[in-house]
Amino acid sequence: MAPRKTNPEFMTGVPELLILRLLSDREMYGYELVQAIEAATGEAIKVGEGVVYPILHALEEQGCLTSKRKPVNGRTRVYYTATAAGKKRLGALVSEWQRITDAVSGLVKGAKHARA
Amino acid sequence: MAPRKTNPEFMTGVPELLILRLLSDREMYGYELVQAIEAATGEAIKVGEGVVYPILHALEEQGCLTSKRKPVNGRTRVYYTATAAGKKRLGALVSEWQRITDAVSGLVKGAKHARA
DNA sequence: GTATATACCTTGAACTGCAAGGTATGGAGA
DNA sequence: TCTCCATACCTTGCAGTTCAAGGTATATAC
Repeated sequence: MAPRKTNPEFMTGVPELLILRLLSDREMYGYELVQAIEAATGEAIKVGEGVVYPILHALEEQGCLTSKRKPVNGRTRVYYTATAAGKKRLGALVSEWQRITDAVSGLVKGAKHARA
Repeated sequence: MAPRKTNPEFMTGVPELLILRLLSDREMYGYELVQAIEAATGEAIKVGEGVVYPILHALEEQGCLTSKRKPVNGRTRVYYTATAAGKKRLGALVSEWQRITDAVSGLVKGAKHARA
């Protein structure tokens, strides 16, 4: 039925939130994040590299992340960590996430509405 | 900071979900839905008419809604109701919603990840 | 008679995630 | 050796969604 399907339901902003959350705990590199998100959500959420790398670059440019290049086994890894600004942004995103999900869940479970 | 801001965080698919939810209980018209969503979510979520009308037309075309025109005080209202297909689609969206929100909330509250 | 609320609708811009493809190294297997 | 796969970085084009703004029209209030 659905002719194609990009921008899947309910995913806008979620990758950015998850990336900031993970990088607040410890430094990670892009390829690692792709697998960490899949693992940490129990396969529920999967994002490709085409999603992760642009977000990393944008967040770094905004000062939310810092990067550090490390050569490992001949390959180069770029490790990212959340800055203070990044953690502040994470807090704002979490608040917004709570606000939206509370509102939607309340209505879905059927409660207060229909009060003519 | 944020240069503009369309497609705000975490809103993709939410209007469609809320509309199907409300129209599963009782028939409503577009303008009414705009206000009902605002009221039912305690002002947390507001959608404009430019969001609601296109969704109503698309859902009707897909057979998820049926419409009925009623003249009221000289104005014409178009009432929509969810069909069986619409309720089925609502069920699918709710499942997806649970899947995503459970995964994100689990990670945000900090639990299983970081298990090196 | 002018403004506001109701009620429908469309258009253009902006943003986002996704698939697909492109480069390059190291190790495993035939 | 030669090929394939996993690692690791990156970019581009498409598609889909929300939003602000504007456009039409009627009834009511001032």
